[in-house]
Amino acid sequence: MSRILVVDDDPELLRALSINLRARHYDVHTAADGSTALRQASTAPPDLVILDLGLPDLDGTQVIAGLRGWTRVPIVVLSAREGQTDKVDALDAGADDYLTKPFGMDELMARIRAALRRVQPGQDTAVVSTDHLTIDLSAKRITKDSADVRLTPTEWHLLEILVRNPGKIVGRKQLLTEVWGPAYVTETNYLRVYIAGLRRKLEHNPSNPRHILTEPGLGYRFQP
Amino acid sequence: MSRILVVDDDPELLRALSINLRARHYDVHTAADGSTALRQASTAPPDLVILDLGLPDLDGTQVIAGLRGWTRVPIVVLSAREGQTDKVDALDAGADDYLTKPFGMDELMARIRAALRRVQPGQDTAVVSTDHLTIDLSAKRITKDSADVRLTPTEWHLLEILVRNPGKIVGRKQLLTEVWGPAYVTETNYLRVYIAGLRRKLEHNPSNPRHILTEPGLGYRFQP
DNA sequence: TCTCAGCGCTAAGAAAGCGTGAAGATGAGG
DNA sequence: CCTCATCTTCACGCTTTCTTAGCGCTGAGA
Repeated sequence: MSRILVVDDDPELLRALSINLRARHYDVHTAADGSTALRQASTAPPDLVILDLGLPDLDGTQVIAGLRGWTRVPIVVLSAREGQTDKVDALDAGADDYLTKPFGMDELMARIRAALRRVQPGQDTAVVSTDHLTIDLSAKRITKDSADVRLTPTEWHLLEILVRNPGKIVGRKQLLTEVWGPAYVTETNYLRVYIAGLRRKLEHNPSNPRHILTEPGLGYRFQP
Repeated sequence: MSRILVVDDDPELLRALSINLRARHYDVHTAADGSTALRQASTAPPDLVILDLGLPDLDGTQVIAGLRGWTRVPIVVLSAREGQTDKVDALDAGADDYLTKPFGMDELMARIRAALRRVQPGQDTAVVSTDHLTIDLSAKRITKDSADVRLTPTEWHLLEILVRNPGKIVGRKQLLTEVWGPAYVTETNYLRVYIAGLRRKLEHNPSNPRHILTEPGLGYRFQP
């Protein structure tokens, strides 16, 4: 579970934050001033820092700079100050997010989740269809039984639409207009030809497809 | 220069954002509805997306989900809705930041800088090396079999884009617009000529390339 | 049983894309 | 003004991809 360092000189807010974070199973550590925060962060590096501006000893941007000197840990800043320049200064100093007090606890938690999500081990968003097939939409690469499969541009275009709507039926009309253009809505033959090509390249048994399924009279569906 | 996709159905706000972003030397592209945005993002992947909720065709979270299906590009959401649940929903759907209208332009720019800063290549991938080939992107130096190779500026530009996306297919359109400009998207000749030059200089067997690969109809790919 | 619409599949000509060599155009530096 | 590296443009042969037509299968309804 993620380790979060909360830096605040207000004991009450510190307590409220700790309780809420622990309730969501975060590993919470606290510091009441800037120098303690920097020392603690260096001895036990956290996965995220919640930093209240207006600490007794150091200026907020100093704390941010002190952290940014050696780590890229996400920093979420809390502040009572509304001014735009305060926000801009903090963000440009290296903060990742800035909330103005009073803030909603739900929003803070969502922003923490968003910040933590970014540093998660970068799973490459490859859509993996159960058995021996991997489809990487951003790299435009497909592997079947750990061997690369080459698709033509039109085949890609078609497959892309299907894969972006996993499990959902995509209508013939939609497929034809998106791939060939609105003038081709009646050329259902094109679909048959290219679906056949995709099945031949991607399915183990093209005549009994498991992933590229026909919905008679409606269209086609990609089943992960 | 970072490419930013602005998605908004309000022409006035779209214009204001474009002007401000262009003034800061961002490469701005726009879309007025969700489906256009998704299509544009897939053909020319942006470095950041500014997304106004309340589009005419798709729900905001649908657009976010559509992007998150295949990319981790930072998404900054704009919305007129103040409610916490709206923020939480958008952030949990995969957004990186959420601003409530009316917002300050300076703050938005600072948040964009913060979001872009996070995904900047952390100077760690400056050197790419394969078996007999070393490419130092920051020093602009290439060694093949421990002998220096000289590239022309255009060749560098092209190679740089390919190497910065190792293993990924980079579309013809993207290469042409980034190297020669948007007016040259049809000049596929240029690509062929310069790819041939790169292969002649970098590959051991230019007619059977191992690193600079052609993906017919789609584009080219650098294989480390 | 017959008809017919929808689907799977194949094949061949047309069109587009690719690699290559080479010839002008351009522009910076001497 | 000349030289040289670089960029643009073109033409040719070759390969891949797209389009189109045709044939067979199946299941529903008359």
